[in-house]
Amino acid sequence: MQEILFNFISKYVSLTEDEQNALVSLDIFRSVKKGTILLKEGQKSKESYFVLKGCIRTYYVLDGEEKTTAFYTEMEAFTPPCVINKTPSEYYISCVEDTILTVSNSDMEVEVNSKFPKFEIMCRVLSEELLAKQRIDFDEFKTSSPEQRYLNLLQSRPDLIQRVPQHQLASFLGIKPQSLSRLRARITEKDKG
Amino acid sequence: MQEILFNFISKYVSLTEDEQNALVSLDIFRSVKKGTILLKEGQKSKESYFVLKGCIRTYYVLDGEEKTTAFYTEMEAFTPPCVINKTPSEYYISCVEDTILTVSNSDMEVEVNSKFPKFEIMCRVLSEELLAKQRIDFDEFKTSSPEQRYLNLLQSRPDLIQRVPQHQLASFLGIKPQSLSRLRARITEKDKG
DNA sequence: TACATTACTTAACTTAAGTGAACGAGATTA
DNA sequence: TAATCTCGTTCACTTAAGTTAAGTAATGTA
Repeated sequence: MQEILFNFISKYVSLTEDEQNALVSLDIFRSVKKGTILLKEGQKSKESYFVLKGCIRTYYVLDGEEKTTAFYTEMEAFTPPCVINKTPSEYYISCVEDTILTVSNSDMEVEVNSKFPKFEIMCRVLSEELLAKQRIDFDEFKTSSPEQRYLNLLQSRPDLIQRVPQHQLASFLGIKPQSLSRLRARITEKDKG
Repeated sequence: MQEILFNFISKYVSLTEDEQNALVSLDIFRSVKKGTILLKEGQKSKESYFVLKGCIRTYYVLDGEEKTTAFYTEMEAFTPPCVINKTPSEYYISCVEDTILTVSNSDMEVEVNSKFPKFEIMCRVLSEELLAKQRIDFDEFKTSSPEQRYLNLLQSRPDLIQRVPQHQLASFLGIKPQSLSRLRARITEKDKG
């Protein structure tokens, strides 16, 4: 499992054995059961996540309804806004599947970054990349209809559609579960015709 | 004008006089006329922007139609995804108003960051903040109707509604200009009743 | 096993956005 | 000045998402 993390890191910087050992000694690997809630609304947290295997989901509860905003799967990193802004969390984070991830702490990161400037650079580059990626996702979302968004998702993350419940997918697409059902039926109908 | 930049930077790191002078000597301040196109679709670029005064806009052209994806105004920084990903630009950047901004180059940034590790840290922190902010904006967009989005914008960036043409606002909100007109009329009607 | 709960689908109806067309006000140009 | 263009608005019509309700299948629980 550690290999997955090191593979990921190697895309940004190359680590010496010392540095790798320093990382391992931080004891950041966690194995969590499906349904586990990693973070609750209103909680304060300093934790960042990196998914090695499995899937985690972020969501609000508005008027008793879950609004799913994102899924993070293999090789994806995530730091909740509340950690950056030092505010209570606006949403929940829960495990869609049994998941193996790393959990790191922002205090720990400050320390590692000052000891190894390499990590500082990696964090900057990674943040910039994620910002650009999220910008593109947002733009695509804005400029397309729910049906087009679903078709895009089918292209870009086909696995999600298999591994995630429909009603969570629907709210991730910004629509109601009934609309997703209907929209899927409409597509199937078109494919036939 | 330089003061505005230094005020912004001081929120992240404190600069010595030497460092300030180093920044000024880079000659990054630009004054551009309304309508100027800073970046065209298909172009490669290494430029990042920071708006001191005025407003710039990013947009695609899809099927001959402009799709406005973002506005950047006073004290906002922006690095196009194409700079991060080293790909040709997917969109245009143009000036909504006469604008004063800084234009920096990624080669220049690499150099400055290695000379002053302070800047490296500032870039990381800024990227993380922008990522968190954009995440919140995206989530809000996903979970609200066009009407709610307009009302949110009225709260969060009332200036935009004054300084930006309606049809650009509409596509920024993910709808057609006619729908924005109608929606505004609907709100005015509600306010009366 | 029986019962309850949750997930997904379908349907009828309501609401609002998309579409195409028309109009007037301003700005721009010949 | 007259002609043109762009912008914002309005209207009638179409399309699709929201809402409410119901039904069925799958899952979880006593």
